[in-house]
Amino acid sequence: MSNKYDALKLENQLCFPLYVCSKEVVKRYKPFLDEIDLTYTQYITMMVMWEKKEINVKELGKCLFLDSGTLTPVLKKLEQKAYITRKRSDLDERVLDVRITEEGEKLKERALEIPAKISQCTSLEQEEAAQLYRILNKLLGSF
Amino acid sequence: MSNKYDALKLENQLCFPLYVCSKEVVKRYKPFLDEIDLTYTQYITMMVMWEKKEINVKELGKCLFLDSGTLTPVLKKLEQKAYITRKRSDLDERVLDVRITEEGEKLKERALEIPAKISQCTSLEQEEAAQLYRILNKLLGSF
DNA sequence: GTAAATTAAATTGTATGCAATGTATGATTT
DNA sequence: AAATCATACATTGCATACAATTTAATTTAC
Repeated sequence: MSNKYDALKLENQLCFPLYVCSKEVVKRYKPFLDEIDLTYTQYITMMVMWEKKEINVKELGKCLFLDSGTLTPVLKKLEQKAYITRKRSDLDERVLDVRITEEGEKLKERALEIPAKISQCTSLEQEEAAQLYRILNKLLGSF
Repeated sequence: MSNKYDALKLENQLCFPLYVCSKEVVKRYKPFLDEIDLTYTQYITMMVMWEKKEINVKELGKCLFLDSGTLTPVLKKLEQKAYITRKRSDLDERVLDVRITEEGEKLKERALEIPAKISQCTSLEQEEAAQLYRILNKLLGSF
């Protein structure tokens, strides 16, 4: 029996499983990230740094879909850990340039095994994972 | 050109778009939820309450994949707003029974239009949304 | 029948995440 | 060139999330 309230049932939501899966998968990272003393947010930040070497906060925010309110404390933490440096741009004092350090580069080696460990945790078939990847990235493009 | 560090690139992650899509979709709810003065967490909690009428914190936590550390303050807020009542079980004083109020039932009417408004926000085809729904729920089942 | 173990919530501490605001710098207008 | 506007980042306040611990109640072991 269906009724007009069905649309308000948790089981009929698309957002809810998205929200739960996101949290649960991030949680799966924790034991591996603990080994290299990073949080998930710090980890994805370092992913950008490993690729870009240098980037300012605004651009970093675009990559990660995070604003300065979230990034500022994360970057200060990573600076404390000596994985990055933070320095105002000479050309424009408003801009803060973030640069990876030698220590930060070294950390990349220790993080190398994490992606494989994580993909073992998911119960999805290759095909499904690929579909999920494709659909999520399409959705991502619309934001 | 591929190299051994490719697995550490943000664009090759499955978790990252999951994490971003979750945040962005939840953000899309905000203007609609603001109208009925609920946060997203309060909203999904009310969804369970609308369906179950009465439930204890542990069972609620299983439904929502949240623990008491998160739920306790959310439930206190919803109690303040008079949408639910919180009362220790007579049979087992450890258990806290949560029950929906008349006001909480009324709120359901005002929430009725939200799901339709949200589905208009996503850029996915029906077919893709259905696939996403299926895959996420499969993944959910593995937690 | 009591001590030990278990369970359910609450509490505490840490880390996000975001809206709104503040601050300093740079760009634009006239 | 001064006033206005815009931009980049930092700060503040609020609401999650979750791990770890605490507290109170119940169950289990012996």
